[in-house]
Amino acid sequence: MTKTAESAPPSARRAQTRERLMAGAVGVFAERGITGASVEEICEAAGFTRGAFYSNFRDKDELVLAMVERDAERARQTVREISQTLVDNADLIGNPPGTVINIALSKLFGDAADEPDAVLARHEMDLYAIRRPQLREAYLAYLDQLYASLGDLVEQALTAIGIEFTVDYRTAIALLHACADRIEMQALLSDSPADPAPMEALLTAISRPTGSRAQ
Amino acid sequence: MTKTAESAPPSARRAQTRERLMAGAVGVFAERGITGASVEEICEAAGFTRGAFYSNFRDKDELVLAMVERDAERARQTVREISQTLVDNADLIGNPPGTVINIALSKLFGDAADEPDAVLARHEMDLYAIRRPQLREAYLAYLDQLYASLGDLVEQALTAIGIEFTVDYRTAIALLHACADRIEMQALLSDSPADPAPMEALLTAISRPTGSRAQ
DNA sequence: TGTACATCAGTGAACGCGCGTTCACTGATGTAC
DNA sequence: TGTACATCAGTGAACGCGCGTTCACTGATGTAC
Repeated sequence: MTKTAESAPPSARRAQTRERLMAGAVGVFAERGITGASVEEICEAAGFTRGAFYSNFRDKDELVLAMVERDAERARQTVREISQTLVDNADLIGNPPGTVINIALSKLFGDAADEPDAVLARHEMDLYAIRRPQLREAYLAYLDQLYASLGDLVEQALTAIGIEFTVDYRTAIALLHACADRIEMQALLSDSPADPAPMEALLTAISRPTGSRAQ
Repeated sequence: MTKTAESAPPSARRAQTRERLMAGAVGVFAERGITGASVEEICEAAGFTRGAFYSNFRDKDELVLAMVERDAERARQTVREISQTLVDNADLIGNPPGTVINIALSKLFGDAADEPDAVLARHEMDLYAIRRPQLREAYLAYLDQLYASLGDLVEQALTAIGIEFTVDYRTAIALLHACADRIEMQALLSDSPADPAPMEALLTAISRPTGSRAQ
């Protein structure tokens, strides 16, 4: 009833507890799947008792929602950083387009070899979001906004290098995302490093030097 | 101990029960996720009691393994059918490459609009397989073999139409698979029909008329 | 700087439900004569 | 074609564990004077 109860700003300690619970959840989600993960196990992984969980989240769905929002914020931040890096270091511009874009993608989505748990958990969230209306909305908004800002970023980067896509930027981003996703999965499945070949082949196929005639 | 116990051929009735349990599992996996699906619910969906389940499968993992093997067999069959269709109907050859390949892919992996449950369940199996050594092996073998026969099939089809890929066939198949997967997910997430644009853009980008000079 | 009090944040025990797993059983199917 | 028996396949009750959820509590943090 009281508005203060709804919008009370979380204390620093509280925020930290939430962070630790989310960090613990990543590992548990990776190991057991989101639907198979128990609140009990998440709390144990984070070093809390179950009461702490329910004092911070109504249920597992609310935890996942918080994780999606956290991921979205991190992605925004990463895009800003990469953008700034490009502005600051014009010397990157000597490199082939694949280099820049691969760095960007692995920064954005994490590297399967480095943190397999985070990658698995993200794929779990993809699927989980489809089933929960509230999550679905949040996830779509996140992807939409990420694609838009990535489109701008990539356009800016490629223009500087003198490369352009032969398809529109949104389609290009979608294709790159699809390819990166599948390669991650394949790397996890075969327990071997990600194969860079498909990504490079794709980039070559959908880009050309600026100003060269249409194919 | 006795070998007969191990290799007893399943009766027709038994095979049918297994089929119904697997069919029921598809819906439950889609709704609850594989790790969140209870044996109880699967049995209920299939119209059996739990005892029937344990008389047919040791546990959920064995059920999933049987489903992977069933999917693999179906995929083999589908590839044979498409192959035969191409041989029989040379008139398909007037169509753009996208048509033939889209038909093939939707036949192979199912259409998100037609049977969303099957698509969701398949993605669930992708993730589940990563965590279970025995499943992982079976799944890798399945994908490997599918890619190989698809590569052959697509090569045969495109050669007939007078089109060739600008990347090697295995990479092309991997890219097409990646793209189809991501589009399926996007369709499920946004609850709208699959967007054909990325697939067409990709096909255009990685193919050219046979004999035209390298780009 | 210290004390007394209020509020906040997480603890851990308790309750009860759902579900995995087992198993003695019953009805269905197959076989021999 | 009918009967008697054996085997097979699925039933449904029972057991017990794990976990979601609640809540009275305690220790930690903040505040007023």
